[in-house]
Amino acid sequence: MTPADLAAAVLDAVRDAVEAGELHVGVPDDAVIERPRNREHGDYATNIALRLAKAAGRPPREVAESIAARLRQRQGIAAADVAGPGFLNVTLDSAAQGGLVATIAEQGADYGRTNALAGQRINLEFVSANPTGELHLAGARWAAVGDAMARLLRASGAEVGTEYYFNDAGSQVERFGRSVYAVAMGRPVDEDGYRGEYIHDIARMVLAEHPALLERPADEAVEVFTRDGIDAMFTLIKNSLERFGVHFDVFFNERDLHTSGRLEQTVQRLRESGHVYEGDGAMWLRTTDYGDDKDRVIIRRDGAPTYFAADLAYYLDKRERGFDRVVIILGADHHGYVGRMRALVCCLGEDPDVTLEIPIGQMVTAQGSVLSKRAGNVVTLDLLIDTVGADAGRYAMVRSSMDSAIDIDLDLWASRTNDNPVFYVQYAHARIASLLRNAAELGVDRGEVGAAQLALLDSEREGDLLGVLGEFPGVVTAAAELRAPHRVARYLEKLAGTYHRFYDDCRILPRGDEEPTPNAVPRLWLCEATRVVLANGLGLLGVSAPDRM
RNA sequence: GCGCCCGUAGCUCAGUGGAUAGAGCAGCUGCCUUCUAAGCAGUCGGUCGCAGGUUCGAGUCCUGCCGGGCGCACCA
Repeated sequence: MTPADLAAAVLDAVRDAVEAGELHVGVPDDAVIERPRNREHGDYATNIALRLAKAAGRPPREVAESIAARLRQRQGIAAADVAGPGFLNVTLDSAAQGGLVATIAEQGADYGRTNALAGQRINLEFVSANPTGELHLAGARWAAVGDAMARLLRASGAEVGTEYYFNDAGSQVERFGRSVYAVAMGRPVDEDGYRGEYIHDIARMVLAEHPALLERPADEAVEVFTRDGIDAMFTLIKNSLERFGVHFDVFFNERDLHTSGRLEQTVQRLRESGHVYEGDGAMWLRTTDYGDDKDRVIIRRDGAPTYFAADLAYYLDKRERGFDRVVIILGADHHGYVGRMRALVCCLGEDPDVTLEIPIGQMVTAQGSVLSKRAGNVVTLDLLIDTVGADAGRYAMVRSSMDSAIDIDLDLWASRTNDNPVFYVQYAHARIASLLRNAAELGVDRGEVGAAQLALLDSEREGDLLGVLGEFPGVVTAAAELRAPHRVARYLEKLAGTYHRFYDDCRILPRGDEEPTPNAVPRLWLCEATRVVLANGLGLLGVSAPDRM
């Protein structure tokens, strides 16, 4: 019996009580089922009576008793007791508890998948770093978090499109082109230009394609250095993301918004909205109508659209491609964008509470700085991968809440010790895989899960492990709904710890010449179920689940 | 000045209004002739920044204050 099954049973009990006239309340949509910290409080606890008491107009303990009486008659439930102010503590019988192992073994890679977000079409944009430089730590964090979030949303039944907005128009790009040109000519880069070793690489790459480029007039050469330089930069960025295991469904070019007429259409639509006015030679949008702290320029005095105009056109493009929710992961250094974007969306006549969502992530440093003493430069995604590997890099980025600023300890994440959380979790998986190999060598065949005596899994440590395994689908759903992938990482650490304690306490395979105990087969299935959940969870984070370490 | 985020054990951080606030690390004491010791057990450690408020119940929600981070362009 899974917690979800129990929740359904609790709601059935409420429904019965209502129909019998014992309770006068509406039957709620869901019941919160918790694993109590104190195991004397049973296998599971629910606060449903506390939540219904006020509406029922009766003391919580009486409400709880009504529900408990019906729960006790259900198969699989060994006890249902009212405790404290009105908690309902439930103990499962060991067969129902062990049955979870069969559920997990049968569902395999599907265990943890739900339809909690079924029907939602979500566009998820992340990273979207300018193509004027390499991806650094912030890009790494949003790549890891965004990719994990996409996997979580999909596992919860949503239809998800991931996108990287490639900002290949505007003044920063021109500045980049001039910088590459200056480097190629052996001249100093402008005060406001881009520096760094990668600019030299880009210059070499462009020159390799156009050997005679430096003999052309400066403005022609700059144009080529800009266009081809941006393309080369983008190739480097994509390669880095590939090494990190992050894939995007769409790389969207800002330039296309300009050339396709989408931008003009958007401006026209804004004009018709009645929120537009002229001032100082520019075209403004009255975003203060919707709570922005100042109005925003849409078309600059020189006739060029601002990036707001492009962002809005991009938003509309996503909506017209059928996405009913536009999610954009941004770093805290861009959080000022949120209020503006919401106001812009309002000006289009849409409700940002429904169609727009902008999770803000806090800053990330390594060794206390965004600079690397080793490289004498910003810490790039490539440096992170070279130093700690893609698995540890992704895990480090995704194990903390987005709301927390984090500092990556490169020595810790590169270490192969139990201080390193990703090794702790991966080790549990490898340990199980090794155990299952040994079982096969010893000729201990665990057979079909349906034939295993799973009710034998009734010791304390086995119960603890079953309880944690049962939490997984709820953790995935909560992580998806709350846009909080770190919950999966924390859960995996808890699961790994619970498994190691079980392993330490419960002998599984026979030693020496002994015969296998009756516990061997059910315990092997419990190990396999744990392995499946570890693999599924690591998969949601884009981290590998090794069979050997 | 205004806005967003953070403040929980010595350190790094979990904690979707519920029962006695948790984990890892660091410290101390133990466990390998036996399935991976990259592991486990025990112990030490807290006015959940401060002060009010809402609630049967607040680390969690509201208000104010203190401290830190990040923003507040006709750059993106």
